[in-house]
Parts: sequence; C-alpha cells; structure tokens
Amino acid sequence: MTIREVAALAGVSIGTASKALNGQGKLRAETRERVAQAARELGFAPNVLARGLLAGRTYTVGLITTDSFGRFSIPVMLGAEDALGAGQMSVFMCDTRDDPVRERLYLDMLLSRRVDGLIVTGRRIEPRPSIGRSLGVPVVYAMTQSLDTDEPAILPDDQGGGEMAARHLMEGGRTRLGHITGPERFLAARRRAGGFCATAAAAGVRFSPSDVLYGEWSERWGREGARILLASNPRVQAIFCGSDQIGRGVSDTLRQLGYRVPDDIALVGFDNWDPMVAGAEPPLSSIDMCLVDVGRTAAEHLLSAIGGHPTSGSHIVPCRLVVRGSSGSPAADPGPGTA
Amino acid sequence: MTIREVAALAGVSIGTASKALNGQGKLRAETRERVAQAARELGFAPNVLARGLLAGRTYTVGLITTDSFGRFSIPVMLGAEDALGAGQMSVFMCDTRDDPVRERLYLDMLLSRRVDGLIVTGRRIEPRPSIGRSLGVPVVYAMTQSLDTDEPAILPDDQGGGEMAARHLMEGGRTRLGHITGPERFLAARRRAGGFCATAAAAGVRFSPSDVLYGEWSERWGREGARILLASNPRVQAIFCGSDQIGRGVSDTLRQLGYRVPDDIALVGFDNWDPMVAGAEPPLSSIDMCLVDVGRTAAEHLLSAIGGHPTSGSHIVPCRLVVRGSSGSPAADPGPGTA
DNA sequence: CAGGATGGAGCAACCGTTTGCCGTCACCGG
DNA sequence: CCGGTGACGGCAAACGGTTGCTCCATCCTG
Repeated sequence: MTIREVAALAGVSIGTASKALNGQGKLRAETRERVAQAARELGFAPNVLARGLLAGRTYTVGLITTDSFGRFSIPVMLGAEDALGAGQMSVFMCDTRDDPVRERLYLDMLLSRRVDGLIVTGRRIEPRPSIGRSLGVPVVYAMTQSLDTDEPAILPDDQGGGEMAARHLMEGGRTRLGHITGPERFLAARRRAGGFCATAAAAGVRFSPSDVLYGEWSERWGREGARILLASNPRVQAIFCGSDQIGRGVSDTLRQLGYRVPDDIALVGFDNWDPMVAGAEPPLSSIDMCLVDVGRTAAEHLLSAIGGHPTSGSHIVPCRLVVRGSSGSPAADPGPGTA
Repeated sequence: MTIREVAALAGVSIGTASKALNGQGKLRAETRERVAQAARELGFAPNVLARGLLAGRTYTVGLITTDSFGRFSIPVMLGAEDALGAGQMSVFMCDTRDDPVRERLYLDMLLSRRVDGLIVTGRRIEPRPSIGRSLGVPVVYAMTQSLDTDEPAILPDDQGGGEMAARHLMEGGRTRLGHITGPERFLAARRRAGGFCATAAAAGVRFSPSDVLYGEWSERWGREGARILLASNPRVQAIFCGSDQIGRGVSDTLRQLGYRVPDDIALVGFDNWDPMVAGAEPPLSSIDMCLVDVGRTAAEHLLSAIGGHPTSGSHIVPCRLVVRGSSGSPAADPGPGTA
C-alpha cells in the first residue's frame, strides 16, 4: 500500500507516480491516468506522516480544553472541526481536566507531534495565564482568553446576550425586572448582568446592578434565588436567568408558588442547552452563545495564522435569542420560536 | 530543535545522540549525560512523525463516535484517553454525526494517518454494521457492537442495571412496581426492562413484561408516563425510570399530583447524569453505567490487540447503583448515597 | 542535415530519527 | 612487542513521499 507498489503496477518510477498523483511536473495525460488507475486498484492512500515530514507541517492542530469536554467545549470543538476538516486538517483533542500538570504534558505531546497550531478552550472564571507565546506554533483562544490580551481570542458576546434578554423581556411592556445568575467572580456573569442593567437603564426601567442576585450555576440556587427575589419584589414581571439550570429552578419554583409562566412572570435563560430548555414547563426561552460559531471562527483565525497572517486581540461572536413558551408576551403569545 | 542540533551541541554524531537519548547502544555514562544535558538545554522533543515513519506505527488511535460527542460518548472517550495516555498514545476523535458519508471520510483520513487502532463508539438502537474487518488495523467497539458479533465489543450491563434497580426498589418491601422507559426499538431499553422483570419475578413480585411503559427518552414522556401509570395502577410504590430525563419528568409530575417521593413512591433513574439527578427534588437515585470504565476497557483491549493479542466477542462492564433521596426506604431513609 | 527546443520520465537528495554494523583506540595478556 | 578483545562512537541505510534537476528522445526549424 505504498507509492512504490503503485509505481510498479503502473510501470513508472516512484517520482513519476508521485507527480502523477499530485498533479505536479509535466507528464503525459495517459501516464497520469495509468498511475491513478493503479492507485485506485490498490486502494493507495499516501502516508500523511511521510508527507508531513518533508513538508514541515502535519496538517494537524491540537485542541486543549480545560473543562472535561463539557457541554461548552463540545460545540466549540464541533465548530473547529468543521472549519478545519474543510481544509483537510485533523484535530487532536486533549482534556486537561483543569490540571496544570496535565496541560503541560499534553502541550509537550502536541509539540512533539509537531501540530501546526493550537486552539485553547474551556470555560474560565477569568482570563487564563497564557499557554506560552513562543511555542513555535500559532495559538488561538476560544471561549476563553489569555492574560496577554493581544493573543487572539474568540469570545461569545456575554454582554450582548444580556442586552438581548433585557430587550426581549421588556418588549411586552414588562418593567419590573429581576436577574438571578451565577457567582459574581465569573467574568461572564458580570458581563451578562452588565448588558442587562445597561439596556434596562437605557429604556428608563429601574434596575440597578445592586439588584442582581449572584449565587451559583445550579438549579438549587435558581429555586432559592426565586424565593429571595419574590420576597423582596413580589410584583416582578420578568426574570433573566444567568443559565438554563438556574432558569429551570426558577421556573419550577414559580409554578410551585402558583405563578403562571409566562403570563404572570416571563423567563429567559442562558446557554440554550437542549435537555434543560426542552424539559422545562413551559419550554424555556434562552440566549444561545452560538458556540459552534465561536469554534469555527477560532479555527479560521488559526488557519489564517498558519498561513502567515496572524490576528490578535479579542473577537466577539454575537449571541442569538431563542424564544420559547416561557417568555410569550403577556398580551399575546408570539408563537413558536424564531430559531 | 532537531536531534542534529543536540548532537552538535554535545559534540557527537546524530546516531550517538539518538542512542544516548533512548538508552540504546553502548555509550559511556558521561556521553549520555552530556547529550541529555544538551537536549534539556535546547528543549528538544523528538519528532514523533519521523520516529513513527521508521517504527511503522504512529502511537495514535482513532476514535469514531456517532452521537455528536454527546453525554454518552464523552465519558467513554475520557476513559479511553486515560488508558491510552498511560501508554503515551494520542487519540484522534472524529464525530460522524451519524452520517455514513462522514464516517467513510473520517475512516479514510484515519487510515491514511496510519493510526495503530480504532475505537468505534456511540449509542445505537441496535448493533451497527461493521466498520470493516480488513482495514489493516485492529478495531474495538465501545458501548455499541458490530453485527459481526465476534468483533470485540465492550458494553455496559444494561440488564444488570435493571436487576440492580429492581433489587434496590424492592429492598424496602415495596412490591407494587412500575417501569417507564424509552422506545422499545432500543436494545438497551429492552435489556433494562428484561433485567427488571426477571428480578421482580424471581422475588415473587407480580410485574410482567407487558407492564413496561415504552415511550421516548424525554422528560415530556416521563410526565405523560407517570400519569398513565398512576391511572392504571394508583397504588404503585416504586418506579424504575429508563433514563434520568424520564425520571425527572416522573418526579415532577408525582410532586405535582401530591405524591411524596420517596415516602409514597420511590424512584430510580438511569444514566446518573449529574445535572439531571442533582436538579431533581429530591435528588434522583440512578444507575450509573460506568462509561469511563467502558472506555478504559475498550482501550485496554485495543492496546492488547495492537500488541498482537486480539480479543473477540462482547465484554460486559457492570453498572453501579447510586442511591440518593428519591429512593430512601419508606420506613427509614438510609441516609446519603453509597457513592 | 545539424542544432536547438521541448516534452516526458527518472535520479537522487531530503525531511528527522533509529539501529545494525563496522572502525578505532586503548588496554591487557602472552 | 604483538595480537586479541572489548568498549565506544560513527556511518549509512531505511521509513515513504516530494521535487528540482538531469537526461534522453523526438520534433521542428534554419
């Protein structure tokens, strides 16, 4: 199954066979066809290693993730795979499980495999330490960013997502808002809250940053947060939840306490995570970070860098609002979602 | 950063440097140390491609999954990665998105990259067509099996899981049972139901295969199934749910209808999927398929096959029961789970 | 008819590493 | 003093494929 066999069968030299298969050199069309036929017959596939050895590149990129292939990393990977697969590149995926030792290990492995580039992904509380500036290969961060802010990073638009949620919830004329979200130490939580507050303020709706209920990314906190919010603000009309899990807890609790969703209180979640939004009753409207796009964009930037045109700094990928039953207008339900 | 530089710095020939770094040949200890020092200084990492080219293997395996890196494939991949990482092998992950064309494409890619072996995974309704018997590399199926039943496959013990659930639910003396699960066309659903029925029968409890409620793998069906079950069997004491999502729907509906879990009705789910079991109220007991073990075992079989000792046929990995609040004894809650 | 142009195919070097074999040097024993 | 032996290290082939250069034959043109 090597090119040697193909050349022998076609009755040409190895070099000629190679040229025939790659469309190089000057060969008679008949010769090309004869070689192609031989290759087909033998099921020949060129050894990518040998080719890479000579070309100095491997047509391979490394993808390092820190969050155990969680539901955030997966779509990013899929997007990256899409963009790279089109360019005939393959992806080595490594899960560091957020362990610096493992990260170092995987990094060495990827470098000794001479990957052409690196994508670093994984949900983080804050920007992460750079994985290294002089590794000899380009690096792009996806859904996370380096403390070295000029290293290229592709990020979801958390702030824009918060703005979208606010605009959508206020659409039906609702003005008494609430926001229950994850821990304040998460940059993403603060950005979402920031966008939400700013949009409310711009619309003349009273909702200050101190009204944001920070807690955990869990259903339990959603339940608890809902009770706290209702205690302090019993006439709330719309709640923006920082994650679908929180949204789920809020939704359950509202129903338990006798509120109707969306008629009494409208809800919007965040992440658009199918098992969560679909299982809620009614199904939960949610902000989708379009992580597949984030991954695809990251891969495109990486390809560009590999091609000699590096980019730098943050690039924001817009979110998308998916409307479901939990946020129909109090007057008239707008019907099925736009996505 | 090649061995040439290292050799030059150490003042030896390339061949000698290679031997020094690999512990081969007969060299003075001082020479070895000098080379090692030079390598360290230059941050040398051997080019795995070049090494592989000569060795005829790549220290790489392909992992083909059909279910979009879903929550079933991920733990399998992690387990496989663990077992392979220890042997210094890397994993190419490919997601076919259940598309035969993509599968073919990825397969060709992996073969032209000369992977040393292949793991095929992904939840399937029934055994899948063989990916190919004469690919030139060993193949192990994980969490799925080939129609060619002698190809090695590592499978979770669905039947045993059903037995475990039955035994656990009957422990507290409960004898009026129910089972709400996914579509009957899924082999896994039938196996779980089979184990459940057999164990009930063996204990002299009346529960026949025709009592199983087959439906979908969704929360919605859980809700619906719970109502159906209660309508036909209002005094049911324990329900085995074929997935945690179904369990979640059942749990919510029971609470809504005024039943107390676990005091009136005990629940056990399947999959032990954290966001689902933790978010349920009370937290859902569940059968864990130990998919990490499945993945690890698959990788071990693959390594063995690569080493020249192929295995064949199905190998079953046992499940594990994780007890939580939803299945405490009606007499006395046994307290926190055993896991 | 002779010389140059051109088309077509082969040769060999190269990518980076490993490893079997051989040469060399020093030391030891006879 | 000479031959043998063992310790050390270098040489070169090999892995599979690519490509610049060379070489040969043919054809065309002056």
